[in-house]
Amino acid sequence: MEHTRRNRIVDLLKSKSYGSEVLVKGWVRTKRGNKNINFIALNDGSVVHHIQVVVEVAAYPEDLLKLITTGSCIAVKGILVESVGQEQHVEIQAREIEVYGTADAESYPLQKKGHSLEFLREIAHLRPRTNTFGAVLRIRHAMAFAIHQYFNDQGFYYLHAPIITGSDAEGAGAMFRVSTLDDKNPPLLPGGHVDYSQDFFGKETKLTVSGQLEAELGAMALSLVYTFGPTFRAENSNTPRHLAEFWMIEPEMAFYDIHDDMDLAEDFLKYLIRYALGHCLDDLEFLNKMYDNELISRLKQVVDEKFERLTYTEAVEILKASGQTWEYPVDWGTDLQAEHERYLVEKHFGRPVILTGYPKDIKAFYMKMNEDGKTVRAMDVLFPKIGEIIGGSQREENLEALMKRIHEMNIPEKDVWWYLDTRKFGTAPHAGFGLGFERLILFVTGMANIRDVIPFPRTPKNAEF
RNA sequence: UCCUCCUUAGCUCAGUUGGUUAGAGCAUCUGACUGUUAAUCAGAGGGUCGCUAGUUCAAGUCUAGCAGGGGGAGCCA
Repeated sequence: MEHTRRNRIVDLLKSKSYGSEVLVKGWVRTKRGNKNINFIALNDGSVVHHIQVVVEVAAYPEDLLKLITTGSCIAVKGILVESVGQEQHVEIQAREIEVYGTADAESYPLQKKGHSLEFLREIAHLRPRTNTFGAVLRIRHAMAFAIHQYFNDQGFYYLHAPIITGSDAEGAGAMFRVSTLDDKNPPLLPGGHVDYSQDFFGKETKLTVSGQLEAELGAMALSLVYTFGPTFRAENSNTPRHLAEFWMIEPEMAFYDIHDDMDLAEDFLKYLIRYALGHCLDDLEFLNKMYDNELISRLKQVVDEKFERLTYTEAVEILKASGQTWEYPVDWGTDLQAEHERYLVEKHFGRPVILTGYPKDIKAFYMKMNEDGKTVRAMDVLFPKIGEIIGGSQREENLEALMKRIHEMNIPEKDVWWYLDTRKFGTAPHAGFGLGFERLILFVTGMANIRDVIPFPRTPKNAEF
């Protein structure tokens, strides 16, 4: 086949250039027909829909057509024509067919019938070829792009926080060690502990659990920054909402207080969901039909409604007055459980909720204390079905107040001297938040398990592919 | 990590109070069919019942351990 530019199927399905010659390349989903005519459903990943290729059997060698099975990869040159069938507007009358790669029908695991998501996780190397994962991966891309678009439009700068870190200052969870020492015979200190001064970085290093502290350093110079990168937590979490390797977006804004922080979080989430509705409707309609009939209406509702804002203290009062029986009792000073958050979002308010003013003892050291001396300027955005999708706060910018919290919480000063320097030199009020990227994708796609919204999930006991 | 459920053909699942050769749909293969829409119709092949022990005359079925997976919870994003 001569070298010609490939037409994307997404473009051809919208085209009205009947009679023109086109070239498509993609993977066969089904082939059906009789001894005179064959129909091939071809997909190239550019859109959830397939294009129908019509083949006059007599015009091709039998051996060639035999190779075209579900999963095989082919190139087709032909004429774009108006379809006489009911299910599609256009189709391609094949003139020339080349088989790039066969797929043995006996052993190719994907069939034209649907598969369970659990089975597809076991063949994650092939699942991008399904309608479901095509849709999820296109939406995931669109959301990543929209995040950069939003922040760029708002005057933020993309700051690349390090992935390898020498400090565990945020205490966000167990960490993975990064080392080049000989694992069979590491250098030891007299006490028997491993001597990390001989390791690659001259100290013990880990994979990051958060880019926030580095983002704060950036905000103290560029005013508005955000990070967007992989994050690693070595927690033994086995739930449909946790990954050991996930992606997180962490904006950090100088001169923002907690209210500015909430305004940004709400506007940001609504922008992203609006973007999905505007750019990914084909994929959303597919997911709405196959997995979650309320997906699109729920997305539209979130875009249209104002998020409910209230304090932790008010939330505790509502929960206590609810008359519900809880597995975990509601008591001022303890963290809210999943059942409490779900009640507020799904039953009491029926819309996204932003909670603020949490007790200081259940939140991180860097959060700014309120005047009451008991609560901090934290904010959590709670979404239906997902729970906490965003966690953020106004940061403590006063050096003495921050030092007091660091001592109270036994954080080694030598690990965070650089962080403290920002409060020593030209400190400024500032705030920020973290958005779990996969949790956003869960909400936007309506998928139920976080392992199905990332190409190759890493979870306890699973690092295949 | 805790609680709970599950593991039978390539996939999704039946399988009765323990009892001969373990079934179905789809997929695959063969054939039929002049435009199909997850095509249809006919036929065929396909199983170490997750693994290991145990109870029993007899285990897919009962018991225990292990492995893998789902759901809920905790940790969190």
